[in-house]
Amino acid sequence: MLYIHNSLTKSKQPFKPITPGEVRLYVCGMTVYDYCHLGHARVLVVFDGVVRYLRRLGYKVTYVRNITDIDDKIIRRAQENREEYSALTARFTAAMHEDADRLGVLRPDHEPRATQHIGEIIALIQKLLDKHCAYRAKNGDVYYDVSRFKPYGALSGKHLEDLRAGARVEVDEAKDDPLDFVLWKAAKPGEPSWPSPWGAGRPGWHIECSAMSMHCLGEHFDIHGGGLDLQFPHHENEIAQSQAATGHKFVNVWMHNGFVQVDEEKMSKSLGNFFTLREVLRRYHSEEVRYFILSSHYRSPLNYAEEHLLNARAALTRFYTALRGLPEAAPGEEQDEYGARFTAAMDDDFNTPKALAALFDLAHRINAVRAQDIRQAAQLGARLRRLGGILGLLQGDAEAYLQGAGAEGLSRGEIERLLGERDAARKRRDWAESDRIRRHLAEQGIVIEDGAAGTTWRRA
RNA sequence: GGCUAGGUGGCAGAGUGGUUAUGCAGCGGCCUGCAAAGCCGUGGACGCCGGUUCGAUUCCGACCCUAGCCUCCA
Repeated sequence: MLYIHNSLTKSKQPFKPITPGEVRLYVCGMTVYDYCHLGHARVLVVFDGVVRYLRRLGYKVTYVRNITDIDDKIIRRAQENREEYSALTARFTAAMHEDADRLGVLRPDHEPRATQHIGEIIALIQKLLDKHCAYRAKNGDVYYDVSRFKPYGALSGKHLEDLRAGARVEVDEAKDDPLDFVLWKAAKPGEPSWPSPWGAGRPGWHIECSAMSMHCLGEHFDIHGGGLDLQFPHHENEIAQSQAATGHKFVNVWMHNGFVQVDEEKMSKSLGNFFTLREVLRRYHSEEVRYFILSSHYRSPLNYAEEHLLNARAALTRFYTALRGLPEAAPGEEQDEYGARFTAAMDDDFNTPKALAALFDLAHRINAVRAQDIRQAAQLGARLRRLGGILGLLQGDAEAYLQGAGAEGLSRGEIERLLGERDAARKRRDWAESDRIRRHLAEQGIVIEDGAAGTTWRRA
């Protein structure tokens, strides 16, 4: 039985889909005006894991992840660049796809863009106006009237009075209440805009997610996810808009992943302490980045440090070392001790660190058994790959991973040649020469290992 | 100030009312020409103070500290 922590109830609950056997999942995606950073990578990887695991459990999953391709920052950045906003968003949408693909993140089933759903957005705003849950302000904007939605604050545990008391922004005089938020923004000269019953303008950020998620998944769906920073106000506002419009429950389970931090501080664009994904991927294998993300629970903070990426590299080296040189085999029965532990961990709110511990024990078992029984080792190896695949890990060729990077300067042929020379030296018991070559290779980041079947090498 | 989540061994990171997490690093051993990898063994922990309990890192309370949200943000 799968248990998921629901931000709405602040507790783990047994997961029951609305339609048996099917799961409808929506995750807030990127605003495409810049490259993805590690924080975005975390959302991508975490929910990729969720989708993969739900599918493994046999659910038919419809996964929707939107793209916000119109907003203030996009407009400002496009003006700075002196380019069309659509050229800017096309560029960074492509970059995001490139990054996500490199991380081995499965494409969502639907990837709606705000600018392609203006019709639905306008219809939803009209519905809210008709129900007197929204109003047109003097400045031409349309706002949501927060006071009309009683349960406002339920998701984030906030109370309207507290929010008003703690308000730290200067009040916008167009709003009836400082907590009201914009649904439709009247266009200023030169800004991209779409016609609407309230004049030319563009949608507010919150309403697009309500419109697109309901368009793709219906008015009531199973899981809505995103980064913890979206809980308030974004998701709170989505609930208010959607439930006010439909008159019934919007989403059953809200999932929020924790932040990526740098030096115990949130990584964010505004703080400027971010690492772009592509920058990190230049120095680390994508699988190492994925492992790093999965090595802590999705709701915990994840501190970025070089040391932790190196730790991920060591962990994967251990896995692939266990997998290396095993003959092909079928994975055998699914629910052995390791599969059961893996599943139990994942069933407990996607406890990936615990699931990984089971995989390490499996790797250990392979090593313990391989000398006496290579067939059993091979079967366990196939099992390890199968289970790792649920997390999007261990799908690569072991040799390719172990010899992959880190061997700059020396070509494969050159390494082979040196190994041949060393082998000859060893045959004539010239240990000084043999060790000289080994030291030389070590300086280039190559580790060599003399085994019964011959000498193998890998990067350090 | 309001609200939320945390504080676990050298590092990372799970978990539990009494029994080995796991990975990296350390130490001893096996193997090896020497190494590496692997295997066997091993040291080391639960922020602070009270309380409940036969027994608390695990439950309760206070305190200290950290991060986050309350403003765009994954």
